[in-house]
Amino acid sequence: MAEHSGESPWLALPDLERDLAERLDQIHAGRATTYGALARSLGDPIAARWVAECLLTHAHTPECRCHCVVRAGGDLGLYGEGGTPEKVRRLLRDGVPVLDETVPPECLQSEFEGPAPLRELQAFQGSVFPRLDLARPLPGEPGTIGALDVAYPVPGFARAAYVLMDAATMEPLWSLALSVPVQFPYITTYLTFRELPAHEAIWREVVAAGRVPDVVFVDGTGILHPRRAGIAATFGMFARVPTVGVTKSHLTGRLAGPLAPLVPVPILEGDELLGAAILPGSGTAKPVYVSPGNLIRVEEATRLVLGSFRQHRVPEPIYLADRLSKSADD
DNA sequence: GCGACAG
DNA sequence: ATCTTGTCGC
Repeated sequence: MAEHSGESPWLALPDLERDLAERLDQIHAGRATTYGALARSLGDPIAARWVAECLLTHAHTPECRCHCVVRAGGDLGLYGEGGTPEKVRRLLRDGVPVLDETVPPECLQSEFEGPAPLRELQAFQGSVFPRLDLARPLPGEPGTIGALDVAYPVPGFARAAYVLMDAATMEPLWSLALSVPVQFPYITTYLTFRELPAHEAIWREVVAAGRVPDVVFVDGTGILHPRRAGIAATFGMFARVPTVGVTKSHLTGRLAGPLAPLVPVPILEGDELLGAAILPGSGTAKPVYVSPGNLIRVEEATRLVLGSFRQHRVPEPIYLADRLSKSADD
C-alpha cells in the first residue's frame, strides 16, 4: 500500500517526554519537586498523573533525576526499579532530607523554565468551537452511519477501526482497520491529541475508497468538553463531515434530570446545552453520553444515537467499531 | 475518606 | 485504553 508521506497532518504534536526531561535537569541540588508542579509547568496540572506514570515506567539512565519527584505534600510516591527504598537512597545521596518517608515541603521546588506545550494545545482547543457549525440541520435523513474507534492491542501502536452501516437496518456494509505509531500519551481532556492521528490516517483511506457516510459516530466527546473541543468536534472540523460524539463515561456537564430507559436527559453547563445522556433500552444502569461534533444539532445527534441501539450497551455502530479495533485481523 | 477526569 | 483472578448471572 502506498504511504501518505506527502500529506501534511492535521495536527503538529509536541514531545512531552522531552520537555519533561528538560525540567528534571532543572531540579536544584538538595531539592525535590512534585508531579503536579512539573505538570503545571508543562501547561496543565491535570497532567500530574501522566507525569507520575511516565516517570514510573520510563527507560532512565543512572543519572536520571526522576527520584526527585514526589507527591504534593512530600509523600514519596512510587519508584521503578528498587521501589521506595531505592528512591530514599537516591534522595539522601543527592542531599534531599527524607523524614518518615516524606520530603519536607520547604525542599520542594515549584519554578521551572521552558515551553508549556499543554497551554498551546489548550489554545488550539479554544480555536475549534468557533469553527464548528452546530445550527445546520442535516441535508436529509441519513442513509448511512459510520463509526470510528481506536484500541491499543500492540504497545506503541494505535489501531483505528471504521465501520460503515446502513442507517435503516443497522447492517454493516463495509469496514477497515489500520495501525499507526502512538505519538502522544493519554491525558484527560487531551484525548484528541492521542487519537486524532489514527482517525486521520483511516479517514484518508475511507475517502479514497469512496466510503464516506452521511454521519460519523466517534468514540469520544464532541462539544461535551471543558473547552468544547472533544475528538468528535475536532475530527469533524478537519474532515468537514457531520460527527456525533459518544462516550461510555462522563467527562463534564451536569444531567438535567433523572435517567430512564431510552429517554434522553439533557446535559448542561450553566445554561449551555452540550448533549444528552441516554440509558439503553435493555437493562444497563450506565448511560452513554452523546454530544454533537460538527455539522449537526444537539437534538439530531441525540435522535440518531437513540435510534441506533440494538442489543448492546452502546449504539451498534460504536459497538462494531470497538470490536474491530480490538480484533486481530487486518 | 471521598470524589474523580473521554480513551 | 490495557492488565488481570475470581465471581456472578443467564
